[in-house]
Parts: sequence; structure tokens; C-alpha cells
Amino acid sequence: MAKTDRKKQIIEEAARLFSAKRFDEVLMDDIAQQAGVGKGTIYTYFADKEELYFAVVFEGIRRLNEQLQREANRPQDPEEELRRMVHAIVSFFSQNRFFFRLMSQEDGKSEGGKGENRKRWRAERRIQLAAIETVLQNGAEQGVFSVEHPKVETAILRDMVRSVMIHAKGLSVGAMVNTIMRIFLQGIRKRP
Amino acid sequence: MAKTDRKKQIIEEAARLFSAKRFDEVLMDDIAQQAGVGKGTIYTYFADKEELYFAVVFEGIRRLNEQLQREANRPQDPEEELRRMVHAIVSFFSQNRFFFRLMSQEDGKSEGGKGENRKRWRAERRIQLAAIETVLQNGAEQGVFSVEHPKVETAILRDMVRSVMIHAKGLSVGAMVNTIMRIFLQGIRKRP
DNA sequence: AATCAAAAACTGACCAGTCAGTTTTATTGA
DNA sequence: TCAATAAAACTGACTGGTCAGTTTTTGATT
Repeated sequence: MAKTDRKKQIIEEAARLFSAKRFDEVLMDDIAQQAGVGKGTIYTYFADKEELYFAVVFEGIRRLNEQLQREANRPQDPEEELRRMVHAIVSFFSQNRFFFRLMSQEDGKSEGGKGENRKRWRAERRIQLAAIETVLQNGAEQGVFSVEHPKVETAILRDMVRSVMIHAKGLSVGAMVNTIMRIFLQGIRKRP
Repeated sequence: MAKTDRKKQIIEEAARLFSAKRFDEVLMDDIAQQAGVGKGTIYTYFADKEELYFAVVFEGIRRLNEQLQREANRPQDPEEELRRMVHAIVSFFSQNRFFFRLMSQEDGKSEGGKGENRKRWRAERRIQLAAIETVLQNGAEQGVFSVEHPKVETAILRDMVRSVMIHAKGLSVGAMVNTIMRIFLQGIRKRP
């Protein structure tokens, strides 16, 4: 097995475990066993448990960004662009449930030792939110959207993905996106 | 100090710590010190660390339910009732940031020993969601709301509170509620 | 034979949980 | 009212198990 594959394999299994159990409930021995590698081998790739944990998180972010990039940045009307971004996020998470569970964890927890990683985590999130916010702002400037607190509306939209992923597991990706977009754009009030 | 006060004090400090750090980063010694009691004392009130943790969670839920009860159940038009419920939740969390952080954590993590508590946690959540859902359903029957997937819309609304609490710390409770209700009811699309 | 990694054995820091001893509160009776 | 005694609550030094991380051994591959 190639070196890269082995590293990837470890990250994959670690993601699975970390997404299902508390940090302290996941043993390095478990990860090693699940990944089919020796425990020592993990330490050739990652300095310690915490670094592995964050490697998993950042791998998830990296993959999502990749997919977002692929979808965004082609100029089009804001509504359509928004829909595309939401679609990218939803479909990514549909195919990466482990990363989803892991990444939808709270980012608070600022205290405690290795602060650098949490800082970077927050920074990465901020970048993603900024991408959505830009589209919202564009729409506002074009008079298509009515935006009062851009950052808040942005966060709400992003978190709607989370809600739907958790509470509408049965729906198809398309249906999820539609539900999100319908509410975000029109709300739920019935119109004559 | 009365018995109840001491127990409350322990829960309060535990909430503060558990909301700021990972389970394994919070030491029983810390909690004892912060609460101003001996470590052993904690164990006269709680069987173990996990039980204390869940006692904190359930205390938060209990208090929120209390506030919700106070606000809900007086028959009125659905929009107003919804607004009242959202207001109750937002204002509760504004005054209980620690519980908020703790309770807005993922509920996944189904694996691992003490499954009973996690089960109960999910059950409590379901009850709260059901309360909101009822209002939504009523609105739909009265032709005021357009609801496609009641459970999903319910979850979205509840999670909007979470988003706003995290990303709009500056706003007043009233402004938060307005933002949530505006989007949930009308969406962000500009209308002529 | 030399490299690389799995497996296994090991080490020790760490911390949840305990319990013997102490302090506080409740109860009795003179 | 005030000892005297019992009961209950509290304390924190101590302990034993656990598990991250290290080292050693075994086995496979080239």
C-alpha cells in the first residue's frame, strides 16, 4: 500500500470513529485496528491524537472547499448561484456523513492546550461563510435580496443545511436543496 | 449552605466548564475547585462524571421547558404563537449561554456505554420539537402557513435560533427574534 | 541484507473514583 | 438551655486502572 493511501486510510477510519464517539472514547488502538495498521504507524504520520483529530477535520474542510470551488464563481444570477452553492454543500455532506457529523460540531471550546488548530478551524469556516456572504451581498446590490444582517443571514443559510441533513435524512439531495431554498427565499408564510 | 444550593452550584460550574472544554479536558478536580467543594462531595450528588454531565444537560432542558411552558399554550394566531415560542427560547439562551453551548452540541454520538442518557436527551428534544411542530401544523390547517415537511421546517426554525445566537451576539433579544421570524416567515427574496 | 511496517510488549503520566478522618448539623435528655 | 451523642455531609490524599505514546520484536518485501 502506498504511503498516501495509508495516510488516507487512517484519516478515513479516524473520521468514522471520531464522528460516532467522544474524543476520549476513541482509542488510538481502535483507530489502528480499524485502519488495519499498527498503532506505531499512526505516529509516523501524526504527532499525536489531537493532531490526527484535526487532520481529519481539515481534510473534510479541504474536500468541501474543493467541491464548492468547482461549483461557484461562474457569474450568474444570485439566486441560481446560491442554489448551486447549497447544492454543493448538501451533496458533499450526503456523500461524507462522517465528515459532516464531525464538522457540524460546535466550534466554541476555545480553551485548552492546542489553540492553533481551533483557530485555524474557525478561520476556515470564516472563509466559507464569506463566500456565501458575497453572493448575498451581490443579490442585495442587484435589488434581488433583502439583507439586513449579512453575516447572520449567511450563517442561517449554512446552518439550514445542517438542520436538513440531520432531520431530513430520507429526502434526496434535490429535495433537500429545494426545501432549504424555498424557506430561505420565500419563507413559510402562505401567500394569496 | 443548603443541600440544594450546593448541588445547584456544582451543576452551574460544571455547565460553565463543560461548555468551554471537551469532556476529557474537564477534570473533576477543576469542577470541585470552581464550585468550592471537595471532590468527594461531588460524588455524594452524582454517581460519576458522566452522570454529572447529563445532569447538567437535563437541568438546562428543564429550565428551558419551564420558560417555554410559561409562554406557550395560550391559544392565539399561529404567527404570534410561533413568535412567542422563539422569543422564549432566545431569551432563555441569552441568559444561559453555558447551557446553550452545551445543548447545541451534536446529539449523534450514539455509541458508547451509558446509552440511556443519550436516549433520554433525544427524547427530550423530540418533545420540544413537537411543541413547535404543533403550531406549524395548526397554521397550515388554518391556511396561514405553507408547510411541506413539518418536522424539517420545525428543525430549521429551532436551529435558526442556534445560528442567530452564535452569529449575532451583538443583537438584542428582540432583534434576534425579528431576524429569525422575518426570514422564516417571508424569506429573503425582495418583493415589489 | 536492508528496509519498512505490523504486532506486541512496555512505560508512566494522568485522573476518576474511593474512603478514613474531620466538620457540621440534627437529635436527645437532663 | 446546653451538653452529649448520633447522623449526615464534607474533605483531599491516595490508589488503581487506563491509555497515549514508545520501544522492541517479528515478519514480509525487494
